[in-house]
Amino acid sequence: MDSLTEENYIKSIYALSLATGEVFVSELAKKLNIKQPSVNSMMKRLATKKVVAYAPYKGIRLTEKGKKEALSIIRRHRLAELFLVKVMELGWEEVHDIAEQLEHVDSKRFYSRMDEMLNFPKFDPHGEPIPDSNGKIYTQKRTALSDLVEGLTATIAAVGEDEKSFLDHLNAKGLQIGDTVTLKKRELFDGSVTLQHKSKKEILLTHQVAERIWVE
Amino acid sequence: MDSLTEENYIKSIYALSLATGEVFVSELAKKLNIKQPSVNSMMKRLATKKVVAYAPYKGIRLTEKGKKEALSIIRRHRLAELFLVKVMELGWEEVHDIAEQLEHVDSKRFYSRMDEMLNFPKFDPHGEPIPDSNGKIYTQKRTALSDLVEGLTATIAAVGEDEKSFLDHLNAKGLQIGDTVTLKKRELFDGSVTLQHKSKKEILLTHQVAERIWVE
DNA sequence: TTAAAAAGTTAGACTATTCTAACAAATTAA
DNA sequence: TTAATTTGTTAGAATAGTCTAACTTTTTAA
Repeated sequence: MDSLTEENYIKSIYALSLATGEVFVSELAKKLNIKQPSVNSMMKRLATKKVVAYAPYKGIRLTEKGKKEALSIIRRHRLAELFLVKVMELGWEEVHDIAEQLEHVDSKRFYSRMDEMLNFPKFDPHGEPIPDSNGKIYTQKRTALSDLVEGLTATIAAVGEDEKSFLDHLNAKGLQIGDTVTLKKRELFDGSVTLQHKSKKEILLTHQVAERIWVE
Repeated sequence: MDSLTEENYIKSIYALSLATGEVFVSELAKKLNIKQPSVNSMMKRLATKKVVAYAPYKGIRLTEKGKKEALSIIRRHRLAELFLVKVMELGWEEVHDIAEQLEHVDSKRFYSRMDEMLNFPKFDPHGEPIPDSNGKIYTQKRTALSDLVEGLTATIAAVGEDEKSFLDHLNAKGLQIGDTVTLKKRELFDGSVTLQHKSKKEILLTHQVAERIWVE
């Protein structure tokens, strides 16, 4: 069994390694808000536990065992987020911090009940895939709001960003998951889009924001 | 803020002190499965934090601050248990261990939503009162199954025992919260009772068991 | 291609939590 | 009321996780 701290390291290593496969001590230290020597000694520990492959001055890689554990933690996090939004009706911008704690709860039953209650979901409220209990991930094609054809109407399905400031921004604009919007106009100049919202209001989003919103 | 460990100490001190008001190092050590010197040094720590009043060779008492914290933890635990049973439909015998973990989640919103969803309950599935967010406890008169008049029918409302072995025992007997039973016979000799269960089966319970089941 | 910058490592220290061994105080029982 | 038992305390050590200070390697850039 891993400690809560170890789980957080594993999760971060997985997240950082998605792109490159290898993670550096400095990256991990920054992500976890921890100094490099602390990361260094934790890597030695995780290496003896066969969770990471680690050679001095080389990068950090999760072993198969480590990946499995990472996927299990991510599954718990994303199930928890979806549960908090769908069942407990909390705002999508406030569930991240709670899920961060719930993901460490040690109880298969707790998570399998969530899974059942949510009807075995494949994606969390941010549009991220939820690994199944074997660690398998289903991927899908997602359309960003910034790619929607002018004049078309779509439903906001998820957002691709966990940052509170981003979620607060959407809230302030009056956008919610499930809202139906029509793309009135896309500016060629800067890629910003004007939406017609169900509330009758027109909403202007920059490209930077629109590309992080997924629609169906 | 208290650490998870400190919260567990505070909760146990509160539980043990309910009867006598004072708790001894040895009791606490046994309850927490920890050696006496460890308890001793934690008491010193909690004393500097003004959570307990502690004088060497005297007992341990929670301060007002400590009581407040204990009630807050107990509230979270009991809300979580009720939530797990009522909303997530987990068995009453399996929720204790999960609630033990959920009680440490730091999020007012999480608990206030549970409270709302459960319609501001006053008692948990074991019949224990749930303190409100100010730490206030509502008490009620409870009738034990062992005190029910022969021939009367009642509904199982709660049980006064958290032990897994006890809850497993009831499960094995086929008894669930909400079941309606009729007291057919009480043996004067040993106080054991024979019940007529809705399932048509007759169930025999010892006095020791029947006095820990509350009915309405 | 060498010198500055960035990244990584070691050594040593600190806090939280726990333990064992040894001793001290309080309680109980003969 | 003293001796045995129970309870409580101190001292010292261990582990997990983190830090700062002081290097060492690698990388980057002049």
